[in-house]
Amino acid sequence: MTISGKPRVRFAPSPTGYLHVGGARTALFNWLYARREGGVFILRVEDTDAERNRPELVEGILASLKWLGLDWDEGPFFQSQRMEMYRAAAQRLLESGHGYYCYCAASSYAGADAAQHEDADAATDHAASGEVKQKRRAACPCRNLTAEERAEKEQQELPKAIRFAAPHTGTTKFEDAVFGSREVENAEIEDFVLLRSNGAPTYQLGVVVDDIDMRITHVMRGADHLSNTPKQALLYRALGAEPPIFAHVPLILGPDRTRLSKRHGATSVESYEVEGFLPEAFRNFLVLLGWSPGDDTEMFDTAALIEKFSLSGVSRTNAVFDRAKLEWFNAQYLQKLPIDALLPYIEKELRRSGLWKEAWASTQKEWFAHTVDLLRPRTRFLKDFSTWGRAFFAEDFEYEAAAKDKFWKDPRLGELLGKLADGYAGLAEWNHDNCEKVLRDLAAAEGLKAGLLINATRVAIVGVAVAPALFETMLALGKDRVVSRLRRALPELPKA
RNA sequence: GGCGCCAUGGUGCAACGGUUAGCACAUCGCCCUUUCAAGGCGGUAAUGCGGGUUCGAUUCCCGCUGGCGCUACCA
Repeated sequence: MTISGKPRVRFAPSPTGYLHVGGARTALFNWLYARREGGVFILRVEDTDAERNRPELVEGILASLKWLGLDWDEGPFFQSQRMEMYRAAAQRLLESGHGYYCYCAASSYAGADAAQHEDADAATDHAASGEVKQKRRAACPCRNLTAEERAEKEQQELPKAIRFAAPHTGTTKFEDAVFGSREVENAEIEDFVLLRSNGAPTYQLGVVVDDIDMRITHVMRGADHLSNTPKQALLYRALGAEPPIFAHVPLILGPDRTRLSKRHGATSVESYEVEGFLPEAFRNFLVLLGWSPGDDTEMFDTAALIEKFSLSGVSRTNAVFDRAKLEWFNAQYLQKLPIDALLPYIEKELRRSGLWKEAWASTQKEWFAHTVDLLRPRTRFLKDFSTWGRAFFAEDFEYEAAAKDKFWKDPRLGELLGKLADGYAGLAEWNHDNCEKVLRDLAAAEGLKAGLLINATRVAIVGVAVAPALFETMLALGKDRVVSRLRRALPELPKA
């Protein structure tokens, strides 16, 4: 194998949809491995099926990879632009006797049903007559065409595909860094198509030709490819190359343990970005699906991840995508990320919702950072800053119905908050202790519990029942806004 | 149907022949908090079943069951 040199790995998505979380996890593992080993991470777009391809989706996939911080060293390469290479390879296989022309209509032989029934019939027949069970897969009759028969087919100008002439005996071996050394009976391998009748390569051909050409040393991909790997190992050798090391990673399943799909909710990386997840959090969550550092650590920054990642930590068990834990990670990152790293995300969110003010990036930068810091312990999504935290960044906000019901019940509140507003209006120095004193003095003078005023005031100045500590909030809002908001709330408050 | 892979609480992972089976999420309770989170403390909760091997199995082997994957001129 590759005796020396750095490992070369690749991520090869197919542009039939957005970047799927499973694909993102595979890309992440490849990227981590390359970074860990000082190798090369290559991006290749597998778009050989014109029918399903949506070229316009490529940009979205690349954007999602970038969002996750996964940068590639080579590519993106497009298989659709390398068609000649696959045809030449198929031709070589044909000439070396590893391939043959198949004239069957695409729908006749190929149907899984046909092969299945043939097998099933053979099995029962043999069982009935007590013979050894026939293992060999149904083969295409075109493999054994006589020269005359072939000439006749050519004469009819039937569309023809090129199939692989799989060996009938022996076994095929390959190495998998996750599943171990694998060996299968060649009799189980069918004569799969290499080149379609339209001249385009199938996945099996394209992937092998490209991985050889790009000198890929480790093929890391979903375990759904495990069963087809023997075919590829055979192809490598037929093409005169040694198979690379494979590393199949377990699949990500939905809560019902079936393959993750739209039925389970969001499956595209992009939707999580839109929902307000931090890429750091999403990535941290993802890496723990099917991989473990070997101990109980689970919060990793990029450097730690790169340092700790290894194929030996990859599990063989499929993992269920647990949205609740993803959210927990997001809340953790929202709280623990260095404030300077967080600010750009908040800015983006506020711009998105139309609340952004340029001053927050210049003259009021300090205020902005402080306010974000004040809000973040209670946030779970980036969106929370523009929705739940709206009153900190905008003058127009609504009073949450539940908050009013809970804290604006006392009939004395209208008069009390009016007095409070006056008290604050007359405050010479606006600081935490003074704000607190004004409120507590009023409560004492009226013989009330301070809590009544605290909770009612909170709703009046930020519109919600859940918010940062009241006097911190007042400081962040400033005297003018607190006074005006208190007065603005008076008409809404119950009167004696 | 055939072939293959997998199997620790509800979920994600630890324990790679000897632990009172550990951590995290979720969940329940308490503390903190005149809101709510965060945080702290504690509780409930797992080795799928049956055979072996061994002084001793979560761990090794076999069978079963279950789940998943492949079996396309999709990738």
